[in-house]
Amino acid sequence: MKATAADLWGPATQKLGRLGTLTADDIQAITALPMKVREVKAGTYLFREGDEPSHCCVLIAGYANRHKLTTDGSRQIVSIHMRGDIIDLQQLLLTTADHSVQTLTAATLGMISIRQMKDLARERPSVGEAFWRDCLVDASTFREWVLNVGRRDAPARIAHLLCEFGTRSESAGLSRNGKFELPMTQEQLADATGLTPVHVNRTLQRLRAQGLIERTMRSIDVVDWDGLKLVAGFRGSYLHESMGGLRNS
Amino acid sequence: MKATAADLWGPATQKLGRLGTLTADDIQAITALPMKVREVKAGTYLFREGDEPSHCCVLIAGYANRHKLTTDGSRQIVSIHMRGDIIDLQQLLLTTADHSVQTLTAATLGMISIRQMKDLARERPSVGEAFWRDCLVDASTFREWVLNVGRRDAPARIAHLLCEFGTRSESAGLSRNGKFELPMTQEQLADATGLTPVHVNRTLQRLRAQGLIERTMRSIDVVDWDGLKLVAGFRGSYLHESMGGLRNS
DNA sequence: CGACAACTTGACGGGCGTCAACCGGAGTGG
DNA sequence: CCACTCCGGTTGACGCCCGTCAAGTTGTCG
Repeated sequence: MKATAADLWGPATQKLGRLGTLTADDIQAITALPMKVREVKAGTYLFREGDEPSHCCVLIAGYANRHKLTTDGSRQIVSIHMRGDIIDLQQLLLTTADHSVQTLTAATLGMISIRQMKDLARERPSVGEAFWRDCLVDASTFREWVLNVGRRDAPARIAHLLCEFGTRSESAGLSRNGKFELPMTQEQLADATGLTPVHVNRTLQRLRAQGLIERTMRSIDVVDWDGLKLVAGFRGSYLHESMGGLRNS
Repeated sequence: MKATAADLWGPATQKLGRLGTLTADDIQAITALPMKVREVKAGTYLFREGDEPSHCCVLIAGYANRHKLTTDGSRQIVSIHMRGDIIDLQQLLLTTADHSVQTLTAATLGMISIRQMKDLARERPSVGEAFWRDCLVDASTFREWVLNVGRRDAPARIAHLLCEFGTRSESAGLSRNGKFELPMTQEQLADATGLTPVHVNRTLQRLRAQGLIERTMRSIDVVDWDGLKLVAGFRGSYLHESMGGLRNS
């Protein structure tokens, strides 16, 4: 049985819907957009800093990250994405990409023409606002990441990353009782937290020794969710997930 | 002689115009929005994390910063704002503020009803897009800040902050031959770079000793702009200032 | 079973934080 | 006009968190 457009769009429209008020017609209009499905391997670049992409991607399955490089070549991951995320909605209005996007795992992507997304956003203001809002939540997350790498020590940084990832996995329906995939190497965790792989290794061990997490290769089992939040100083409001955090009318 | 609405809006509409295609009518419509002008002292909070502001602010004169706090009370500044910036456009779509905004200097603010801004954005798609685009440039800047605090050492972090500030001051017409105001204490510089005041002090001295900058109280004189950019690893493209970096149609 | 990537561990060093004292200018009040 | 205060800047001593380097070990996939 072949997946329908609605199936493929499901997680994404669900997420957009959570963020605001989309009518059935709006969702219908979104899923009607021509989409080319593409399967890619882990480590594939969707685009790189300096590119001018003509399509944006719905992440249908798998994980991806956005990152930037310093002039002397060290890498900083600035966000991690999972099923249902529309990556680089911002390219609707900014031509040149200021960062790169790369898959962390094998992934299924839905490629949609930026022009058509943009036309739709203009045609249906409520869809445009949903897109805009999605960008705003991204921006809020970047702010939290500035705080994370700027002002928290290594255990708190990693714990915070795990809390965010767990919370978002939960919302995306990718988590079961505190257990979720974390398909990142320790080197990638290091690039996401502004640390080194060696120190990430030691810090993860410490978190495990404290009875906060269990790690079985690429998946994380949060044993003590409250304890982890405490170490992280995690308050999830910056994710703007609940309706209470959103302006609806 | 009293300043007209167009005068007060000048720097802001200029900036929005740089970012896209606004017609004279659009600008007319923006400046026609009812605006309450307010003079405030340095250190005034425009709103705090958790607030649900009903107005957003055009910064007509002066400087401000956005910041977040960790649960144990340390502060991270996530952006700095100057004349012409519309602060917290994002509150058009996100009700609850996820950070605080505080003035760095005495400032003149134009307060505009969020509801009216939002109605205007819906009425005039090109205005809505200009607002959206402005938010996207903010987001791009946050990404660069994640990189800055995550992957650069102290001299590079501070140099980068200076490069960004200088570039934006220039665009806002606040700079004259490499010299611009930097109305921040060393403690605030520390909060913006994820360092401590003591280390900021030493690092500034080092940059001065290298002949890159001169500092006279609250203003910075960049002596060797290229040298500073080199230390910072600064490439300004993330600011999306030139039309080349923008999608126009 | 071999090759390669990812993870692990130890030793060592340095950049930056911490603590604490002191300086200097601006505002304030007597 | 000068003492007082306060805030911001400056300097030194010291220590720790985290980076660096390098050598294993484990896991994975042909």
